[in-house]
Amino acid sequence: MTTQTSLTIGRIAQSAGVAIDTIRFYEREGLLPEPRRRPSGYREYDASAVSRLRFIRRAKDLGFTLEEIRELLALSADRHVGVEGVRERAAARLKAIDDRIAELQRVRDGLAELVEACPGHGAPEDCPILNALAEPNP
Amino acid sequence: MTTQTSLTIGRIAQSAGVAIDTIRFYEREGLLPEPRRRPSGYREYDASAVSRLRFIRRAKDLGFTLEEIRELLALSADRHVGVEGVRERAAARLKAIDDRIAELQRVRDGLAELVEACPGHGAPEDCPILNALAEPNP
DNA sequence: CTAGACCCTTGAGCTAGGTCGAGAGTCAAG
DNA sequence: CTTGACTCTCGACCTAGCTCAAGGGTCTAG
Repeated sequence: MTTQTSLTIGRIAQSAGVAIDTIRFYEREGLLPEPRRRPSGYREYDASAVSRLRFIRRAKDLGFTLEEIRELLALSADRHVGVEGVRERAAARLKAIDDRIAELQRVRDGLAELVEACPGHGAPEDCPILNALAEPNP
Repeated sequence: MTTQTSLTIGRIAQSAGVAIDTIRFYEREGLLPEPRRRPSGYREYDASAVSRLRFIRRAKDLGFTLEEIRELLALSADRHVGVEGVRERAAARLKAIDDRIAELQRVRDGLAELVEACPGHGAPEDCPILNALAEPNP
């Protein structure tokens, strides 16, 4: 038999490394199921809530939005198309990250060129950075 | 002599490719100087306002925040330490972008590994993605 | 002169993901 | 029983960078 653990919101916040307010926020947002309550109204959790919170945190670290995480959580409970869906979402996220990196790289290179060309002194009109920012075309 | 052009907010918005509301917003935020007004209250701009708007747009594309752009604009008018300051800010921005790219790359690699390891079918317990998200350590 | 396009101000709302405060009730140790 | 830590709800606020609505005045072509 499984031991029925009973954790307060403060305890799971501590275990999962998130703020109490964040947990209540996730509950409102449907990322966490509404937990049972003590007669006093206190929320009562078991260990699975901690896993779920960690799941959310990990996914967030991977750049998923809360909306996407909601989907992942739904899929993770689906024994039929769940894994397929999860893989799809992860692949999509991966592509989004790749796109973002490519975009940043483009910006980075443009900026690096300007910084290298700039002597760091002299008249504003001779600064390639300022000139690039001010020039009329595109 | 320079021809005194007189442009309405709609015209410079058009020329610079930004929304009218955005221009008024920039004015409130101190990115654009308060223009002179017609007796009716209409704002009157000259061509330099368009340059300035383009400057802002370019800088934004390079990832500068409006706060940073305010600084750049101030520096660009400074004939003494202006160029030095601009170069410093640009270098700092470059470093921030590099850091961000490195961070994204890290996330990307982690995610790519999981996606590759995931068969895309089978039981949720066998999905490396779900397992990685749910596992108890850090 | 009039219609329609343009402009004015003030103030609110939006996104995403929380974060905080007030005011009140509850729990556990001593 | 008391005290201090914990929890409850509700609602407001935060960042950044806009974006929109309401209600009104202005400009210009015909």
